[in-house]
Amino acid sequence: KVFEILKRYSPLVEPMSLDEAFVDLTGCERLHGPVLKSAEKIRNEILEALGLNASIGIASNKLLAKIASAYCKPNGMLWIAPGMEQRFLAPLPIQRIPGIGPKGGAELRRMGIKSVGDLARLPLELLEEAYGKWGVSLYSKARGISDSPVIGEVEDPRSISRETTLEMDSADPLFLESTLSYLTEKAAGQLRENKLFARTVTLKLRYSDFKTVTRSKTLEMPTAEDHTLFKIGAGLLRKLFTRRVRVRLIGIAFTSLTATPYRQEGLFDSKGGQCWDDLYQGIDRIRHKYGFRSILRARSNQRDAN
DNA sequence: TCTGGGGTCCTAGGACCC
DNA sequence: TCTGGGGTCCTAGGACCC
Repeated sequence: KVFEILKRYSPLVEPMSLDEAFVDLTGCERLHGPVLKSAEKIRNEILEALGLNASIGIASNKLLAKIASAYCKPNGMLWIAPGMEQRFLAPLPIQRIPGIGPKGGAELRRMGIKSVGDLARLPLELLEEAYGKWGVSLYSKARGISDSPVIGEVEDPRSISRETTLEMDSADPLFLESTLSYLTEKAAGQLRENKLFARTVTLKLRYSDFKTVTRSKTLEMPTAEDHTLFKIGAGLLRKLFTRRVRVRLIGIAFTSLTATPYRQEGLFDSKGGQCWDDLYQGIDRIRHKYGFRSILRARSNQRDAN
């Protein structure tokens, strides 16, 4: 695995996604030589061990490293030397800045801001006035400033969700409910895998005309039980599914995640919860052994008949 | 990107409490 | 009884990222 290789060069490796990571090489020169040499070695090792071409950006912070690696993608290496940051950034189109997407880019161009250099000429007050927090963040980013540290350990997720685009758009409440049941089992299983409990359930529908709507509900007590979460989700579905337009996507998301099943300030024991805990632990064990679909709620299976 | 899935963060209005 | 302002939570939607 790529991360194994990276960990040999620095204990501080922050996975960004399945195929991207930040590596903090601060103070590793003594061990592995100059940073550029290390990067070169990392690239070669990845190529030899896995046959994959990696792109590497080297810079004094995560923002610049990310821009650099995106710039030399695919299969390149770019070092932004200290002191060269502004000069490197200035000619780049604004969309090279992480956080400026199609909408934001179009808006800025409408104002005559095309390059990062253009952006860097604007005073902080003006950017904040016009764009709020986003504007403030643009002010720093245009200057290559970022103090976001490389995080070693992976933090708990802020949300867990499952969604699916249906093979055929459907207006059949039973089918939708069944699909929702399946997605709930999937997401709730992941919740328990992470030893987390959810307090807010959000249902999402996308209609065949692509209009997308969500409805959410926050519970008194966080939970990771399929049946409790599904009851909430199904209730939201009934509330939400009022248009006569067919549905093309359905999804469920859990947020306000906590590591404890009860609220911090409440000391009540969740009475009767033990047998449910046992049930779901059993289900999770079976799935671990035989696969997720080896055991499903009857509700989740009705969709196959459709 | 005529449009998949799993995430993060932000905004804005309303409810509610003090 | 009416008025005011601040803080926090909940909800809905949207931009963006990989």
